[in-house]
Amino acid sequence: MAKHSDSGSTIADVAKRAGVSLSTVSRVMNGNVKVDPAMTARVRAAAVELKYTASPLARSLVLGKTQTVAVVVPDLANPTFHAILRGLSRAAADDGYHVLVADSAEDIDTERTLATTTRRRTDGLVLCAPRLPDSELDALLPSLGPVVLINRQSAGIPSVSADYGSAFTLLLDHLYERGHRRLLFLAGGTRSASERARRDAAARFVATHSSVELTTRDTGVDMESGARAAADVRDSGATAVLAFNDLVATGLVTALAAQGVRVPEDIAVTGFDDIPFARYLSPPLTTASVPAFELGAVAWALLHALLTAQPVPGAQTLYPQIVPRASTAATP
Amino acid sequence: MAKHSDSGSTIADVAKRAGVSLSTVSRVMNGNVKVDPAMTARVRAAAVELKYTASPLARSLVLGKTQTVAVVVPDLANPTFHAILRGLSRAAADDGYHVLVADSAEDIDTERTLATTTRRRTDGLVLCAPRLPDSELDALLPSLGPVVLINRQSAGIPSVSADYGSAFTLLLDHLYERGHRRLLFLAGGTRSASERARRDAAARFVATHSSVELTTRDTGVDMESGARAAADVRDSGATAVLAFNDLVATGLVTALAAQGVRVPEDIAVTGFDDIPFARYLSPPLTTASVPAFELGAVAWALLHALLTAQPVPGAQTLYPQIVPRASTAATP
DNA sequence: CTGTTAGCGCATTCAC
DNA sequence: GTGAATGCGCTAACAG
Repeated sequence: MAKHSDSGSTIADVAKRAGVSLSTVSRVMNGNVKVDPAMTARVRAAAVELKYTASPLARSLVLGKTQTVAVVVPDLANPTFHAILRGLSRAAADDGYHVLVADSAEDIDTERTLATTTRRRTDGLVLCAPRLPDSELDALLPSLGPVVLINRQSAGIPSVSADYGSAFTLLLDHLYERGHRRLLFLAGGTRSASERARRDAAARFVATHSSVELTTRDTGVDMESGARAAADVRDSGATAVLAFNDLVATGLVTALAAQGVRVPEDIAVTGFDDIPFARYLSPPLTTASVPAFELGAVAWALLHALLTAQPVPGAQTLYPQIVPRASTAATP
Repeated sequence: MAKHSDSGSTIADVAKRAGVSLSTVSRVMNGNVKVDPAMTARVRAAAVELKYTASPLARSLVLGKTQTVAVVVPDLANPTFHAILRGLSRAAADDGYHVLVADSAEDIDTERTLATTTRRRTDGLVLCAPRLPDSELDALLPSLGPVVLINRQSAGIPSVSADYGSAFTLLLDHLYERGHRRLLFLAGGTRSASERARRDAAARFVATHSSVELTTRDTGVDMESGARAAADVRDSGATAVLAFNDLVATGLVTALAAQGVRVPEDIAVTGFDDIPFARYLSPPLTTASVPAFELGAVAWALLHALLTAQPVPGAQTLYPQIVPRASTAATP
């Protein structure tokens, strides 16, 4: 195989150029061990002249570390995952780590494969809202080595999650206080833990508020799904609808407007996540502010602790705040 | 150094387990060379029992390929880069490649460093709308090996770009046809090629339309910048404003509404990019539809061709369409 | 077809 | 302090 024309010089070149041994160059470059000042200077000079930089690959092989972590997300198209990725990426970069991203496209098989393969070429793994069933996740994770979970839990695995359940309850309270009794929940229809949390919260709310009638309908997770649900929502008789997330809410609100249904006068709408656009929607969207960027940052902190053998906290929880805006302003 | 408890078994384990030599295992695993069926079966069995998978690191070192490419973007918070990243990531995954992402945070030094370091641990590099000055880019690129550019050009480097200039002209025409003569361009103030393209197009337009008066003002690239510019815009006397992108337009339109300025009745507004939210803004935003996902996909196709020594087309150009919506509906 | 040998580029023992 | 070996895990060229 032809030599890479692009790969710079090797450590041997530098050694020869400086008239020293391989090991000396290695020592100088790593700076761990004491080396004669004169030699050090010569090696440094040679390295600069030859534009030498140690091959990350070779180092990784011998050191057993790649300085890279993998993060698997279910859907790169979702603004919330963007923010998580951004928070993670920035934090990791600050610690000198690189990030390998993989998009499972909401597919369970892909997710499983990606988790395994990306983990093998990195030092650690972050699984973001994995869609794998609990049983399989619990079985898989221990063999994956350093791994942290976002918005999902598994025994013995460090994790950071937003408390979707409590936030959903806050949204429910918010609506209730404004007099809404006929509620409609547009569920995402995903296998995510956050979806379960919302459903459970809804069930608990209904159980404790006898005057409330809440219907749940599987709708989807994106704007199109929200738009498609508009007619259904209009005819549902509900005075308030809780969309799975801001995307769904956006599609819904817009389609509703096109059909002459006014928000919030005719029907109140809440979203979830507080994506950047939520406040720019018309009307501005009442939603639960999920600290996605921070979720990513904390996930990195957890993984970094794991990688450096530092004490690692167990399951971290971040609490979304609800952000009341005009989409729920009126009372029926 | 302690052995990785997580790293599976080695090729030697499998060889011993199957009673064959190292190379035989390697051959079976790679399937290139013919191996006795009986042996093949034994090796396969052993590999399965031991859950053996070849170390990607070791393979990378000897093969000189990592099956990974790096992509450097100026800002992971920008929806357009998301779409590009998504298109790239999906396409690369289809060809069995992994993607390393790095965010330069709009910083030139970071960008330079990232390009170099990430390139060393991957087989190729995609620079997305790099902010480096032309001279430096031209000097740096050749030494980086397989690299492709998105929304930027450099001699001899394969690239794919959206034609921001022609699209901007289309937007200008659109406004002109609707009777607008006093125009305001809210520039981004970045060093990106797409910004230059817009400015040049604006200059050409003014030169060929004597009745048009166009003012340019550096504003920024995000929603906050757009919102901050609202008062200025209102007092500018312009009947139409071209925002740098949809983000700026969104911030602007919303802030304008808060100040009692109606769009498009009092002033028309155009965006750029056609991010998913553009059509959900109130009023829906007239914008130029940049095929970001496709930009990413084409970039991968280019890089893949480069990596597999196939003929590589030079500079590819994608032409944004303009999408007329309500934000420019009225005539002054 | 198969086993043996030699690296890939580097960090790290071990002797000096 | 320094240089000479050893090996990280694997593939490829080498003999048989």
